[in-house]
Amino acid sequence: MSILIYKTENELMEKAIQAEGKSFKELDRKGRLTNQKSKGGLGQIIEESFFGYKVNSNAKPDFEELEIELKVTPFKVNKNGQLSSKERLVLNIINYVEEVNFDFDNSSFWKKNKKLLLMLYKWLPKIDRADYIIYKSMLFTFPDSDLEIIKKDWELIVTKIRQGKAHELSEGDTNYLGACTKGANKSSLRTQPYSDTPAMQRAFSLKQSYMTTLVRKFLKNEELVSFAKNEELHSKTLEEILYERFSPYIGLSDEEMANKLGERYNKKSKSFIPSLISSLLGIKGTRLEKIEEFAKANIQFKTIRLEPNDVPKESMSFENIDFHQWVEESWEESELREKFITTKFLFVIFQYNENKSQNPERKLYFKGINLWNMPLSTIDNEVREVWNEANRLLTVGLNIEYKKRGEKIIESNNLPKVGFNGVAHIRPKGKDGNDKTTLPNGQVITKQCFWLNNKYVAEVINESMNQ
DNA sequence: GCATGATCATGC
DNA sequence: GCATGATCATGC
Repeated sequence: MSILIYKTENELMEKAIQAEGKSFKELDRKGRLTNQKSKGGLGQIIEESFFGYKVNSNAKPDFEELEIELKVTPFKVNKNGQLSSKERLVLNIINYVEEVNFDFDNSSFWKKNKKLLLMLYKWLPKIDRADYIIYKSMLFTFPDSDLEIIKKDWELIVTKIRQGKAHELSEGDTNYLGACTKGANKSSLRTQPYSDTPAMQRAFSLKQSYMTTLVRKFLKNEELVSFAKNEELHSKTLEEILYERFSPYIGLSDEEMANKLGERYNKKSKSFIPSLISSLLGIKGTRLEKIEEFAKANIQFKTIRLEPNDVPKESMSFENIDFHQWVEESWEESELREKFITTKFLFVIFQYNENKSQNPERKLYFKGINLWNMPLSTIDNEVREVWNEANRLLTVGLNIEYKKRGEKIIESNNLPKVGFNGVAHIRPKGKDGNDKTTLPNGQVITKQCFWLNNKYVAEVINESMNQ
């Protein structure tokens, strides 16, 4: 059903702006807040009570004549005061069988989501959702450069369906437009056209990282710096542009790279490699968090230093583990799973020319980059096994032992070790012997963190280098 | 040489 | 003071 009372964008926006400052309780005229617990509930209140049209699951935009789709979505205030989108913005469900027959201009995504009327409300912890307040209503159209990236994202998603891999689609596969799973549980399965394997239902979505940049831009006027030129994006993917920018430096030592880029050679500085990266992207001095494409696509950089035998000496560490959180979450909603699903890693790969025992002053040479996200099957198998095993031990209690080694007391535990499954393990990471944490069952242990095995990282790198 | 635990250095 | 990235040290 279309709404003819809004004949122009201006009329619609005049109305939409009237919701600013109002709570959902004030706007709800149909008692949805009290009767229903469905997650789409807040959006439905706006549709029904505020704009006065019936909730539908139409393939056309909500305001059809204006080609505008309504989206009601939350943002939050972080501990440091920065704003973030609370969630990814879930758009229309992907019909695997049909989407492969379209080109981008005729795709279900583009037909429905060309223009978005975004109504941002502020999410607060432990507050009744009836009291959430609409902060800002705005009409959003995709900037040209974003649209180029989104087109390629859409094409990648469709290509994967055409390869019979709809069930392997992961949000990290793409940059701004994702294919996120959407369904109550594993029983929300759909058929796909080029494989007999049923695939979880998925929807097109704008990544949470993409939405966060919108929130910061429109509520705080925060601007980012982009490295890709509009013209380049017509013909190349973001990945291709990145590889192109880095390739002139392959084979140089880190010192030669710094010289060529006019950067100070200071390998001890934590910002040395980040400075090289922004310089070589043509935006010298920009902090990596302020790079538009990295922020929107949630691209996180990691330096890798390979030994002469092509394996990094050390495993790759991540954040400290909050075990209280681990035991409370289900795997499906766990922060660990979410992290690997939503993060793309930019591996900046160097290699030592000699072993340290041969020459302590050995040099480091730039070998290339790899833009990588963990395959969904690895996340849901090996990473999950580590998570499961840790959670099992947290329930039954860890074996924590103390042994004397010379003057020192060494603490050890039975959390999954590097030999556990070839992908990941858990290991201590404290700043000294007193850097402890308390487990949910009261046990006290040195702070632990999640690691990707050095050999697994080596496999990932070697695969990418041989492509 | 590898596995495992310990701890350093930097930056906010 | 703490998080994060990086690396060290010991024992098998």
